[in-house]
Amino acid sequence: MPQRGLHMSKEITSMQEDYSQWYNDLVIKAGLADYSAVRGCMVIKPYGYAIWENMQKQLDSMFKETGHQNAYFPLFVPKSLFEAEETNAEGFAKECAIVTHYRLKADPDHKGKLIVDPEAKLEEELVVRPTSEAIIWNTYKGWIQSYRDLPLLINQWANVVRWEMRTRLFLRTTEFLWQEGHTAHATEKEAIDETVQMLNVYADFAETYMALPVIKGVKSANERFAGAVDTYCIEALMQDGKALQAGTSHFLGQNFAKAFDVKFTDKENKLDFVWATSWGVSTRLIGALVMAHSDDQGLVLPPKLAPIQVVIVPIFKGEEQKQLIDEKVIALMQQLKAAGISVKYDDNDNNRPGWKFAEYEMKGIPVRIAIGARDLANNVVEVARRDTKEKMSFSMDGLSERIITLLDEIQLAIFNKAKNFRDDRVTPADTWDEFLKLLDEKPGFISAHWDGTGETEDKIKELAKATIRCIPLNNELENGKCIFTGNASKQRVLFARAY
RNA sequence: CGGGAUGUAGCGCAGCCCGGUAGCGCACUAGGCUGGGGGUCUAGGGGUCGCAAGUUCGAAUCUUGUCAUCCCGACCA
Repeated sequence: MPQRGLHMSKEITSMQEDYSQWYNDLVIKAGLADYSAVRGCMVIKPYGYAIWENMQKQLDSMFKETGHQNAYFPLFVPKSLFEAEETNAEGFAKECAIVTHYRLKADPDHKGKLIVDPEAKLEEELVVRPTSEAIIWNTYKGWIQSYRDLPLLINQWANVVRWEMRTRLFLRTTEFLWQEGHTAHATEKEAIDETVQMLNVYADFAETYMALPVIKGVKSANERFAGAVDTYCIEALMQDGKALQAGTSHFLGQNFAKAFDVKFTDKENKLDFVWATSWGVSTRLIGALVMAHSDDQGLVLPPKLAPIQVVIVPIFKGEEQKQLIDEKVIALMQQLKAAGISVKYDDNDNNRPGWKFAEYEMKGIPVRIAIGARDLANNVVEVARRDTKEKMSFSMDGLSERIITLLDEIQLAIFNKAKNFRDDRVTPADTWDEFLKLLDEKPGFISAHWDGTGETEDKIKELAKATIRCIPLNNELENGKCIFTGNASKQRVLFARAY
């Protein structure tokens, strides 16, 4: 049962007052998700799911354009398969849900209650997948014999379960939705190219569609995916200055091929293990979307992902006026739909215009059009954009062209705003004191030298609660001294406090 | 798993200390006046007070247990 919610007010906690509460309020009030009866698990409501569907649609087409096909693998992984790749297994072991039984029976001591039937114990436990490398590589073994079978480029849309101690709507839930790509290649270079290619797909998606500027980089050993040789990532900055990992692409080397004995015969008839990648993004991106752009009035959605791009609100007195407006709106809607714009006409008479204005601001609909008798007389509509709250008057003639332009402008404006914010918060630090001060006073990415050891990284994490988000791909080499130990360093890395 | 809090109408809460007819706001239903930034009036409907035991003539209220959720921390996409 949700606690600590808002009073009956239709407002949300302000960002400044309590960022974390602002986020929770927003997700609930905008109708993206609900808490559920299951600890750590949420219900994704239709409006939130519609955003996910738009993300899926776009990503899926990008995956297909780069040669991937969709497939589906089982939710359960036999424990013996799960433990095959040791690093991967160890990394996920402490957050796995396990199926041990397959049957319930009536509780002899409590009428109407059920207990686990001790006689229905599984011989081998099943792990509910926290990620699917194990089951997929076990399957790939049967699919790959020759270099002619490669590359194998597969993606799956799925749910996974990670038993997190502490959860947050969209950002970290026990069960979450994602896609995971799993590819097999004949050469190391090809696999690395694939890893980078998919990182670029993610970065392009984040920036072009989510209007979310990201930094592409490589993870330090500490932060690397369990079982990977290298983890590439895109890192974004939220409005509270905390970083959020928005997607990862892993170069897995031959680790999984070796663990599952996946070999192929090359052109010279020599046997070798295949090279692997995996990459994924999750419903966490919805959390990123919310935290990156929204404000105290509600969501701000980028037009390219908004389930509804334009909402039309009629303003009328009496049925006669309403009918005149209806007629005009139907024609305008046809025009807008023909131009590929998703549009909703809210002529629900239960709520008044003011209520609707506030409601659609909460929902982050990019453009609102209001039409009243006054507008009809002048052949115009009132157009309000969500991101700036600016109101304009557009002629009804050629409306769709102007709306298309406006949606593009909004998309760009949201991106630029986020980018300016992010750029302003990538700050260099050269001393430990400066580093600590920046974390508190100007949270964001801190660019600093690091001696390259995991021990140092651990200590910094312990003392400053900041981690290395990534070593940016476009980094310039520069001699310096580690912010913490003073040891030699060849480049700066990005630190931040993160979600 | 440690710390803190909360479960009472669809939602948000009061009532509990000091046991005695279950309340308020919003939402909902019907109708009216309204309508360019969360309107208003009238009349209504809706509850095994998380669950289970106990104390008592009597429990939302006291006791014990239990389940669940939220927040903070450690862990993590």
